[in-house]
Parts: sequence; structure tokens; C-alpha cells
Amino acid sequence: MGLSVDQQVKRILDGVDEFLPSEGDLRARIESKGTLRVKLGLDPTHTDLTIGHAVVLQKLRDFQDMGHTAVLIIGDFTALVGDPSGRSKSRPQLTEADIAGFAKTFADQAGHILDMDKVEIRYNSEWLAKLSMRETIELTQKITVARMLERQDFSTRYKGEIPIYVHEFLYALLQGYDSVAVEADIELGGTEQKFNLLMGRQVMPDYGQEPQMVLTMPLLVGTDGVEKMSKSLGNYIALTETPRDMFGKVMSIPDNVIGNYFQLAVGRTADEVAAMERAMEQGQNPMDFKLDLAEAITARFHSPEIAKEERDNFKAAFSDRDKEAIAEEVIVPEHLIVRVPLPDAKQYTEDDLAFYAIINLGEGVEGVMLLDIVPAMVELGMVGTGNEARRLISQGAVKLSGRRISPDDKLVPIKDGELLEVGKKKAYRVHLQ
RNA sequence: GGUGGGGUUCCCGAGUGGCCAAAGGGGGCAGACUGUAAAUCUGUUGGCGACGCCUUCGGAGGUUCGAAUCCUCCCCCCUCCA
Repeated sequence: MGLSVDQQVKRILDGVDEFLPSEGDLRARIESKGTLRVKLGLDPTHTDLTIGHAVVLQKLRDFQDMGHTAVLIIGDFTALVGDPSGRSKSRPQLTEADIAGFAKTFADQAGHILDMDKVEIRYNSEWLAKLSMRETIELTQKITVARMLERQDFSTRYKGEIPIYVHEFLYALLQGYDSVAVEADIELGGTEQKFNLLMGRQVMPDYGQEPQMVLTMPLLVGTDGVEKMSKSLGNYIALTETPRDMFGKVMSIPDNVIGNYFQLAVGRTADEVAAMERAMEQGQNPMDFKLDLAEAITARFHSPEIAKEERDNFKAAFSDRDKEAIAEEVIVPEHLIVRVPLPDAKQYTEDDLAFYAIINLGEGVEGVMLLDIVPAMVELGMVGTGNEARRLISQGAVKLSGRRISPDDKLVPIKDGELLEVGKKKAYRVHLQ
């Protein structure tokens, strides 16, 4: 608020990957118009936004804070077409009902970052659905097939004998038309959006408008540390992630992208990041930085208090290997429990006996309870199939009260409230009815 | 419309009559190790109350004791020609 033009330009360009055509144009437009219309389009193709989206949303928020108008476009129409950017195959076709559902949650999620009181939200079906065939054809006359094929997404697909559909060519043009419809001064996007953003620039003059400027933000790398964070690759951290998963997923990133995350996800400056990287090179444990990072990210999207709790939990669960902390409560259905009178139980070793709960089977007969372990793991949702359960057991991944279950144990002695561990990451507190 | 190549398990990609639930890689999962859910190494990766049975190699039929593999028709992708 009330920043000078120079200050604004500086803040706008902070952390961007590229600004086109030039800083001079940006300055000139702010000077002549005062308030700029800043466009960001999101296609509702999945249920949730990721912290990768947050990078660009935060930039949009910066514009808001300086008094500019944020125009958030929910691409309910373009989602139907499918953005080919960065894709090695066509998107699966979504139904309008899917998209409508996603669109609703998108606006809510964007609200975590944007000032929703001041944002202008538009659905692009508002104008795109109304385009006539004639208008559509006019739009397609703005670009040649050769230029379309130039873009890498298409050329690699073409060379790789992977189908490209005609409607995919339309995508960038439609996005460009969005800019016409909202009279954008600047459009934001990730670096992979450059082609689409420039299309707006190309199209706008034909509709008598001054071409928009283009601002791209660096991409946040996914949790695998290699690919771009994306929902289709499954390497993402959603904004709606539970604090536990959010913290955990940050901890799972490779060390070499810690800096990338600090800079993009929590807005640390390049200098701060460089200092951290130096410290790590000199032998400081990267895990400590990652804990700070995970806490900062969780704090940003949840709250500092929750983030602190998750940090403690993480240390307990993984550094100290405390399964109690992460155990999930489950109740075992009666039909998975076998009650055996004591004489039968005697065939088990003395070592086992320590784990038996002696119960009264009625009529003065004492017995023990045994759990049918494989079906139990399936029915309680710990694994997907019986084979998976058997596999885990034979790999020594399943433990009851710290004791490894062997593949020979079909029925295992069990007491109420015991801790069942399935691998390193999952644990269950087992309750009998 | 014609021509040549191709459609294999989550993905990529071998396999061209039985030894194929199908090589190899990726991804996933597990174990060991560790500084973490990183890296590395090793194992594992269709289902099933399982030394056997069921489902799977674009789809539908057929040949055969036996088919991912051969034949017929169909669908789809890519190439080149129109």
C-alpha cells in the first residue's frame, strides 16, 4: 500500500523467473494506469491445489497488497479442453460435473492465500461457452500449425508417436482469449505456462487491446526432487493436506531441493538460502534444515502451534521410533477373533504365553484370544489384499507389541489395546470388542 | 481411401505356440543401514482360506491337447502417399 512505483517494480520482480517484455514496460504501465488488472488462471482438473500453486498465488497476493486488482480465473471451460503444457499424453476427459465440483473447492483453497474480499473471480465458461463457430475460427487464424508444433510438449509427443488431438491446439488460444475477456494487464503463471501466456499477448492486439505483460514464477519441484510438482505425478503436497501429511511429505524431499522449497514455498531470500546451503556443505545436518522447512510450511498453511506439534510428533515417530505417537485406533470385528480353551493354548511356547490374555470362556473354562491376522489386516484397511498382507508378514514388516509375526502364524495371540505395526510408517492400536 | 509400423501387467518396454503371471528399467512397498519418510544395498511388486485354482497381454471370434504368441473381423495410435 502506498508504495512508490520503484518499490512496486522491485517487489513485483522479486523471485520471478521471467518478466516479459521488460521491466521498463512494467514501470510505464503502472505509471500510466495506476491500478493494474492481474490475471491468474487455474483449471479445476483435480480436487486440490498444491503448495506449488501457492507460489504463483502468493505473487498474485503481492499485487493485491499493492492495490492492484487480482483477477482469478477458474478455468471451468478450459478444463474441459485440457492444458497440454508439460504433458506427454492427452488429459483424460473430465465431465462437467467433475469440473463444477473441483471449481468450488478451488476458490475456497485459493482463499488461504488471496485476499478474497478484493479478488475478482471469473469462470471462463462465461465467455468461452458463448463463442460461435465463426468467432472460434477467427481465433484459430491467429496462429499457424508450425508454430503450435514448435512448442516442446507437442514436438516431443509428435516425435514419440503419441497422439495429439486438434482440440489441444485450441487450448492456448482459449487462454489467450480469457485475457481479452478480462482485459488483463499482466498474466501470471509457472514457467511451463510461458507459451500460453504469450498467446494472450499475441491475441489481444487483434481485439483492440494493449497486449498483456507476462510474469512467470519458477516451478516448485515435486517431493521426488526431480519432476515438477503435479497432481498427475502424485509428487505433490496439497494445500488441504492434514498437518501430519504435510509435515511428513516435506520431510521426504531429497536434500538437494531444500533450498528450492525454502525459497519458493516459504519465501526465503536467495541470500538466506545460500547461507543455509553453505552451512550444509560445511557439515551441518540437512535434516535440521528440513525440520525447520517442514515446520515453516506447515505453519504457513495451518498454524505455528500445529506445526510445532507436528515437529515434535515427527521426531517422536521417526527419530525416536515411537510408534505409539502415530498409532491409529482400530476395532477388530468379532469374527476375526478365535477363542481357544487353555489346554489347546499350551502347545505354544512359554515365550508366547507372555502375550496371552487369559479370559473366561464361561462355565469356568479359561482360554485365550487369537487373531486371524491376514484377513484382519485386509478388513481393517491396513493393506489392500491378502497377498499384500502375507508379503509384508514374510518380509518381517508386521509386529505385534514389538514381536515380529512369522509367516507360519496364521492365528496370533492378542490382547486388547496392543500395538500392531505394519512397516515403519503405519501402526495401529488394536481394540477387541 | 491406400501403405508400412505399432497397441503387453501402475508406467516404459522385452517376449512371436508350451519352460509366461510374462525379461529389464522406472515407480511403489518392505528389510538392512542411517542424519529423515534422503542416499545406498537387498528383497518384493495380479487375485484367491494357495504345492493348486482364477483373471490379465486393444476388442470379438477361431485353429490347437495348449495362444500374449497362429488365423479372421473390428477398434485405436503413428508413418508415408492421396
